[in-house]
Amino acid sequence: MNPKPNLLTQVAAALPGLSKSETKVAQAILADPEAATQSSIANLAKSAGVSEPSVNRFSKRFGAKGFPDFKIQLATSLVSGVRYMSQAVEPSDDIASYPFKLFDNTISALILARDALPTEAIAEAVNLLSNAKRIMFLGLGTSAAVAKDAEHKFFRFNTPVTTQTDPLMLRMLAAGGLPGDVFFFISHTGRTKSIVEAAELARASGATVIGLTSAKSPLAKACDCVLEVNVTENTDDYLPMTSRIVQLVFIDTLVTGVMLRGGSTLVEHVARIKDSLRATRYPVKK
Amino acid sequence: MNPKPNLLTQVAAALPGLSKSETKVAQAILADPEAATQSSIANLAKSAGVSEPSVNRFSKRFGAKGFPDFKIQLATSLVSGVRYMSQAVEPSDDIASYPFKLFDNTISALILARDALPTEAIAEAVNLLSNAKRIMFLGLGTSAAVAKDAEHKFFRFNTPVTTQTDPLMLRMLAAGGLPGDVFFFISHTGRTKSIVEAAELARASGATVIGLTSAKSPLAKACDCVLEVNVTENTDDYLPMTSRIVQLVFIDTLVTGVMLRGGSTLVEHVARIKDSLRATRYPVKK
DNA sequence: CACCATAAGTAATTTAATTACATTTTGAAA
DNA sequence: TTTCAAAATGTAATTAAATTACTTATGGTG
Repeated sequence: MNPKPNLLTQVAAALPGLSKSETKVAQAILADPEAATQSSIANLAKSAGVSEPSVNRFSKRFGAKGFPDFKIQLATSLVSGVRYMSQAVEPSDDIASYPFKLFDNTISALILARDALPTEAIAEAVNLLSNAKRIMFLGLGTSAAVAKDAEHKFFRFNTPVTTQTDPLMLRMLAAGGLPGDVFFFISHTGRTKSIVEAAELARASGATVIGLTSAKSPLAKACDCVLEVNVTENTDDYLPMTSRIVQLVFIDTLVTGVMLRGGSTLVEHVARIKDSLRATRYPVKK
Repeated sequence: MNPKPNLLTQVAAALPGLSKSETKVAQAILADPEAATQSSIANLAKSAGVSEPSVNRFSKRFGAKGFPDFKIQLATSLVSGVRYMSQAVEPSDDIASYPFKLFDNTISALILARDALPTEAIAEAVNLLSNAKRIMFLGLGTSAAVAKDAEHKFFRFNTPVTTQTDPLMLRMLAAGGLPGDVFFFISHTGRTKSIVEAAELARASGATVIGLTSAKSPLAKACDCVLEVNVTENTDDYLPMTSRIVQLVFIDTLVTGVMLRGGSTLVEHVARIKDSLRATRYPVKK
C-alpha cells in the first residue's frame, strides 16, 4: 500500500547498471516520458535507435508483463498522486494504515479543491486585500488557527492586520468598520452565529467583507466577495481535518497574489522582515 | 492546465446517456477500473457481455484514439494527482497559474511526506500523548498557528493542553516540567533558539519531549521522540508555505492515533464536545 | 407494418507485440 | 593476440491484439 516507487525514478536510478541499448531506451523514455506512453514499441525503438525486442526486454526488466503494460505503469507514475476515493478511518485501522489514509484524504481534498478553484473570486480578493488600509482575519474554533496563520503571513506586508476570537470584541470590531477596512471571515460551515453576525455588522459599517466559506451559507450571503471552499469532511466520528488545510492553501494563494501584485518592492520588504529572524536561530553548520 | 476531468468520473457521468451495450461496458469498467486497465479488449468485452468493437467504440466516444489509449487515460485518472516536480512561483505568474502552482506544490509536498512517513515515531508519539497527564504544544511564528491548531484538536480529549508563545513563559513552563508532562515542540528549521532551549530545559526537568521538526536539527537532538518532517520549501523570495501544511497533517495523524487508542469511550466524549457547538450555529435549512 | 436510423455483432484485415533464433559484441584466458 | 564463451542485440517469423468494413438486428416513426 505504501511503498509506491515511482517507475520513472526507478528507470533513472537503474541507468548506471544498464547495457548499451537499454541505456538508449531509458534515455529516450526519460527525455520525454509523456511521449513514451503514447508511442508504439516500433516508434520508441526507432527514436531510441534500438530494435523492438530491446524495448520489450527493457519493459520486462522493470517488472512489466510487456511493453503495453510498461506504458500503463509509466503513465500512472507520471501523475504521482493518490488513489481516488477517500477512505474513512475506521476503528480497525492501525499504524500501518491510518496515517496514510489521512495523508491521502488530505491530498484528495486538495485535488478536488484545485479542480474547482474560484479564480475570479481569488483575483478579486487579492485586489481587495492589496488595497486594504487594515485587514482583520476572523475565525473561531478551528478557523481561529487559520486566521492566526493568515495574520502571520499578512503581517509581513505593510498593511496593519489583526485577528480576534472574543465574540464581543468581534462585534465591536465589526461595528466600527470603515471604508478601506477588509474583514476576512473564515468558517467552514458558514453558519457560526457570531461570525455571520459580525460579517453583517461589518458590511453595514461600510467595510469590505470577504468570506472563506462554503457556498450558499449564511456567511457567504453576507459577503462582498466569497471564496468558496467545498470540502466534504468524510467523518462524523473523527475530527474534521481537511477543510482547514484547504483553507490554508487558499490563504497561501492570497498571500502570493498580494506579493505578486506588490512587485519587487514588496518582495524586498518581506525579505527584510524575514532576515530579521536570522538572529533568533542557531546557524546551520557547514 | 487546469481542467483535468477525471476519466472515471466522466464515464460515470455519461452513464445515463449511453446505449445498452455501452452501458454494459461502462459498468464493467466502473466495477473494477483497476482490472480494466490490465485486460485486453477481448477480455473486457467478454466480462461486459458485449462484442469487441463495442468496447472499441466506447473508447473512442471518450476521446481516446483507441482501446489501448483509453486504458492509459484510465490508468492515469485512477491516480488523480499532480504532475511531478514542484514549480516555483515567478513574478510572471498570473491568476491562471499561481493558484494552481501553490496547490500542486502543496500536494507534492504531502505526497513526498507520505512516502517517507516515520510510522514508528508516530506510533511512539501517539503512545506518549495518550498517556500524558498534560500536554504543551509549543511553536513560534508560523509554527504557533500549528500549535494552536493542535491545541484545538487535543483540547477535545480529556487531557489538559496548553500553548504558549511568550519566550519567558516558555522557559518557565519548560523548567517546571514534571514526569507525565509531554512537551510537543514544533519548528520547521529546528533551529529557533528559544524553542531549542525550552526543549532542553523540559528534557532536563524529567518531562517527555516530542519534536515535530526536521531531522538532525538541534531541536531533534533535544527530543525523546522526533517526528521528522523533511520538506524543502521551494521558495526564498516568497513565503514558506508547504512545511506547516505537512506539520498539520502530522497533527491530524496524531489526533487520530490517540482517538483510535482511546476507543469508543473517547469517540463518544469527543462527539459530546462536538455536539455542544451545535447551538452556536444556524441550523441547515431543509 | 414497412422503413429508416441507430446500435450491435461477425469476420476479415491491419497493426502491434512477442518469441525464437541468428548474429554480433565483449571480455577473459590461453 | 587469438580464441572461446557468455552476454547483448538484432532479424525475421509468429502470435496476439485491435481495428475496420461490412452485415445483422433493434427500435422508433410515418
